[in-house]
Amino acid sequence: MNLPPTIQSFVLHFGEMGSRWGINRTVGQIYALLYVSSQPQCADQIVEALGISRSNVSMSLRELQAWNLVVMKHLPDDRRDFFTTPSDVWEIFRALAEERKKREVDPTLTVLRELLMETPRSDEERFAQARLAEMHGLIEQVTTWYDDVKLLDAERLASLLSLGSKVTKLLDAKDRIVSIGRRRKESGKP
Amino acid sequence: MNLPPTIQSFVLHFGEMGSRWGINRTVGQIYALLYVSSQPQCADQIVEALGISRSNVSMSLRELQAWNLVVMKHLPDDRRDFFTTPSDVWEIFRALAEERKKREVDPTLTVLRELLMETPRSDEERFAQARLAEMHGLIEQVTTWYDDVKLLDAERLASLLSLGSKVTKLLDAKDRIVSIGRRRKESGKP
DNA sequence: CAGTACTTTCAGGAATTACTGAAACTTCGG
DNA sequence: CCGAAGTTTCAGTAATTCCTGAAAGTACTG
Repeated sequence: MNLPPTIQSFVLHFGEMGSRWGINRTVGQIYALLYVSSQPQCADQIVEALGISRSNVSMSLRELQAWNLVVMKHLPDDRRDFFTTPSDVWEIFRALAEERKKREVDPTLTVLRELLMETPRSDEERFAQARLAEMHGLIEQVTTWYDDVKLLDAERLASLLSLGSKVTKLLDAKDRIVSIGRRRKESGKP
Repeated sequence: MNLPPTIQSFVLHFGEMGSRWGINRTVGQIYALLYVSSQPQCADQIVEALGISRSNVSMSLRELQAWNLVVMKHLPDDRRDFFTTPSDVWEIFRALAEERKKREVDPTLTVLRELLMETPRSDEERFAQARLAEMHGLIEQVTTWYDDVKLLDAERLASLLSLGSKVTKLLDAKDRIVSIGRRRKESGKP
């Protein structure tokens, strides 16, 4: 590996973190390299930069494509595939969230649904099912929220984020307004 | 392993998912078992239920404790340690989010900060640093939001979630109100 | 302070996952 | 249809991670 120091540190760090992120070292390194490169890179350049085998690069690029974390580009009169990462970091964030949900959450949701269909055969199972129902409910709430929010454009997402928990102040304000309205209606009745 | 079918399926599923979640199979299985058990379990009961070695149970329970995903209990006149999961699923969710952030995000944030302090020695590095700055900015925005929101009580969190992207409607409403206010002020000036 | 009931540590073997190099495959220009 | 330039597959090996059983540790009881 022969890279400028900043880039090298970043690439190595991503490689190490890779395992914690559910991708492997090579995939992490390649991603990092593409992310900080100003020009799209082809497989051989990656081999050169990271000092890993050609086939490993090939497989890792496939995996990155499966994650939608890299974009393939073609130069005129050049048959090689060149790769970059999406330039908008929010796009990257979205892609990551989407894939992780698909791999880490959806299968569990499916299993939970299946298990909740079964008829419990003992108190033990009845208790277990109640717990599963709780978990199912939570995951569903969170994923529904996520499905909803992921459709927002970058700008709104940013303003939502920067608002943080202050959202609840808005919520409280809304609740007050609603409850005033309700009180008016109710007081008219009896 | 000799468990009622529903519980067994759930335990096995969690075991398999474990690897995708950055914990190992045994840890996943133990967690699942504790989660659906109505009574706190001691190490030997877990050994019995899952058919794994005593020492493996011991190590895995340690790991779960490090993740704050299990609670240790003691019965009167019994020296054994008994374990359960926090009963509130939101508590569990929080613990998970917190630990994952600590392991998967914070180290990267640190590295990014360090690398951004260095003086770039080439155009390549200058470009790379700009990208790192973008990534740093995004992570910081998201984690700031998270730090803010995690302080909410369960009820508010739930209402926030169920609101989903409708929050932006509130936001729009707020923007309108603010801009009306501004217009009034401004029109008073010239 | 010895005995007991329980828990933890750790070295080494088992299982899993990642990486390589050779060979097979694809595609395109001539 | 051949050869060149590039990509992918895959079997075998290397590296890592996981699990076990034996031994050591800890702490309470009488």
